Amino acid sequence: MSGRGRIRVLNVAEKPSVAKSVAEILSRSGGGMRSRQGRSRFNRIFEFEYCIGGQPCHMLMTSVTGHLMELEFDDRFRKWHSCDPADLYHAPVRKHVPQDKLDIKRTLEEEARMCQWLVLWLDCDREGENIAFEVVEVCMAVNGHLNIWRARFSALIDREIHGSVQNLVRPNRLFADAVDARQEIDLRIGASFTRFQTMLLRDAFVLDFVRDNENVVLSYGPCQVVDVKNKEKLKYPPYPLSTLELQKRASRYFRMSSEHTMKVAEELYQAGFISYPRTETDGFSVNTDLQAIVREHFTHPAWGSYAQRLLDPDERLWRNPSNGGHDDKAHPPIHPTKLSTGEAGWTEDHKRLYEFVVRHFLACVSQPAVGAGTTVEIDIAGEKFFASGLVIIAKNYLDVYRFESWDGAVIPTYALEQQFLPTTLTLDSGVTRPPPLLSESDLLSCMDKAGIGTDATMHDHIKKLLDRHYATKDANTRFSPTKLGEALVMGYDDMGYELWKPYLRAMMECDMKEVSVGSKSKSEVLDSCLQQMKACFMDARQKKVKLLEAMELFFERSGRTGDAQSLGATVRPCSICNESNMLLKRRPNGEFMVGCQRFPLVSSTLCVFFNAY
DNA sequence: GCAAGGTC
Repeated sequence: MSGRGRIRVLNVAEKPSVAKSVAEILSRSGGGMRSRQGRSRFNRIFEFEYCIGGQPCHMLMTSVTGHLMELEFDDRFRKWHSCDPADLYHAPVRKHVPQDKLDIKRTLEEEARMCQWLVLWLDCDREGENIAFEVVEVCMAVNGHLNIWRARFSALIDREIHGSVQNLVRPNRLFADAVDARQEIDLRIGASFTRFQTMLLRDAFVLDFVRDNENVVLSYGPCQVVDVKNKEKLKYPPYPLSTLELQKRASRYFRMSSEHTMKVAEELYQAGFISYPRTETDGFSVNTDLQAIVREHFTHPAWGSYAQRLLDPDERLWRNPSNGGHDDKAHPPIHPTKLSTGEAGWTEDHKRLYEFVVRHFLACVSQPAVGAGTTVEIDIAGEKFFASGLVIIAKNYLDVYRFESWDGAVIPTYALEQQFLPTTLTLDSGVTRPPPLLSESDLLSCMDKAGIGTDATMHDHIKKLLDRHYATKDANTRFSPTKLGEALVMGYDDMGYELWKPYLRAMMECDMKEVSVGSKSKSEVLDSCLQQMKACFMDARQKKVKLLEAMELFFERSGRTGDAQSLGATVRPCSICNESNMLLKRRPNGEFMVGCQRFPLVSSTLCVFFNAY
C-alpha cells in the first residue's frame, strides 16, 4: 500500500522491455521493485517507490506494444462494393483499439482510475508522441483529473532515466498531429488504389498464380520516408565465463589452442588465482559476493581504476550480470580468486589468460555500451555518397574488455554543411549490363538507403511483395519480380506516374514537418493533400487502359472485359523470336529493356520497383 | 478483403 502523502503515478512505456529496464533503474536506489501480471500476458506491471522533485511517489510502470489504436473507415464504407473507391478520400474515419489490444487498454483503464499522474515513457520520435496521445485518450476517458507528463530520454542508462523523470515535460500535440495526418493519408490512398486496381484487374485477366479460391488483393501503398535520426543501439557484455567460452575466446583473442588454454588455466587454478576452470555454468548464483571480487582488484595498476569506478554509485556503471542459462550445479563461472600483478615463472600465456579472466569478469558486471547509429550523406561535385556508422555515446564495459570492439566503422559526428577532403576518389568504368538479382540483404540495405519503410517494417514490405505475388524469392534468396509486378510498374509508369508521384510524396513529407513544428495545421494539410491525392486517383483511373495494356502483355484476358487492342494497346512483335507479345519496356529507372514471354526480362533493382509504388 | 506505423 502507498503511504500517506504519496501520489500514485502510472508510467507507460512503448514496449515491455523498456518498462522493465526503466523500472529496474528507478527502483535500484530504493527498496527494489515488485511486479505483477496485468490483463495482457506480455505487459507486466512493476511497482516501486520513488521521489520526483522531492514528492514521494508510488510508481506503477507498465507498457503498451507500439500503437494502441488503428485508423479505419466508418462501417458504411468498409465493404468493398459499398462505395466508389474515390469516396474514400472523404469518407469518415475513426481511431479504435483493435481486438488484440483490448487487454492492454483494460489494464491502462484499471490502473489509471487509481492514479493522479500519468507519465509517458514512449520513444522520443513522432510515432512515440502519437502513441503517447493514444494512451492519454484511453486513460483520460476513465480519469479526467490525471496530470499528464512526458519523460524524454534517449538511452536506457541510469543517468538519462533519472534525469528525465526529474525533468518531466508536457507531451507535444503537434508531433502526434503529424502522424495522424500521415496515417489518414496512407489509409485513404492505400485503400482507394487497392480496391480500384484489384477490382479492375482481378476479373479481367486469368491470374495464373492464384491458387483455388484464394482471394487475391492487389494492394497499393506508399512507405513512409522516415525522419533522419540516430537510433540508440546497445552492445551487451558477455555472459559469465564457462569453459567452452574460455576456450573459444582464448583461441580468438590469443590464438591459443584449447588444449594449451586448459593447461595454463589449470596451473592458474592450482596456484589459487582463478576458480575451477572446468565448468558449464555461465551465470553467478545470487549468493556470490561479486563486489568483494571487484574490490580485491582496486590496486591493480592496469584495471584497478576501472574496478573502483564499478563500485562508485555515482558512475552508475554497475549492472548485475546476466545469466547465460547453463548451470552444471557443481561450479561457478570462471572468475578471479586472487589479485596478481604477475608472478615469477608466469609465461606470457599465463599473464594473458589471467588478465582475460579478470577483464571478462569485470565486463560481466558492467553496463552495456551505448551507441547511436548515424547515416551521413555526402555530396561530392553533385554526386551523393552515403556513409553509415556508429557513434559510441558510452563505452561502459568496453573500457575494460579491450578484446572486443564495436563492429563496424566508428564515424565521427558530422555537422551539416561541414566540408572535408576525401582521402581517395575513384571512378570505375563499366558497361551497361543487367544487374544481378537482388538478395534479401541487398534489398534490405537498398531500402534502408532509399528510406523506404523503417527498420521495423522493411521485412513486412518484402513479405507483402511476396504475398501479393509481385515478386518471388528463389532458393538462394534472390528476388525476381513476377509478371504481375512488372505489369503494374509498367502500367503506372506509362501513366506518367513517376512524374508526379515522388513530387507529391516529397511535398507531403514537407507538410508533415510543418505540422510537427506548428507552422501548418493538421486539417489544413489534410485538406490540401487529400484533394491533390484524389485528383491523382481520378487521373489514374481515367488512364486505366495503360494498366490493362501492361497486364495484357503478361496475362491472358479472361474474356470478361474488352481486349487490349480495342482499348488502344500497342503490341509490337519480338525482334528476337518474332513472337507478337514482344515488349519494349522503359523501366522506372529510365533504362530500356526488350523482352517477351520466352526471353524474360532480368530484374533491374527491386528498389526502383518499390519506388514506383 | 484495403494503407502506414508501432511491437511480441
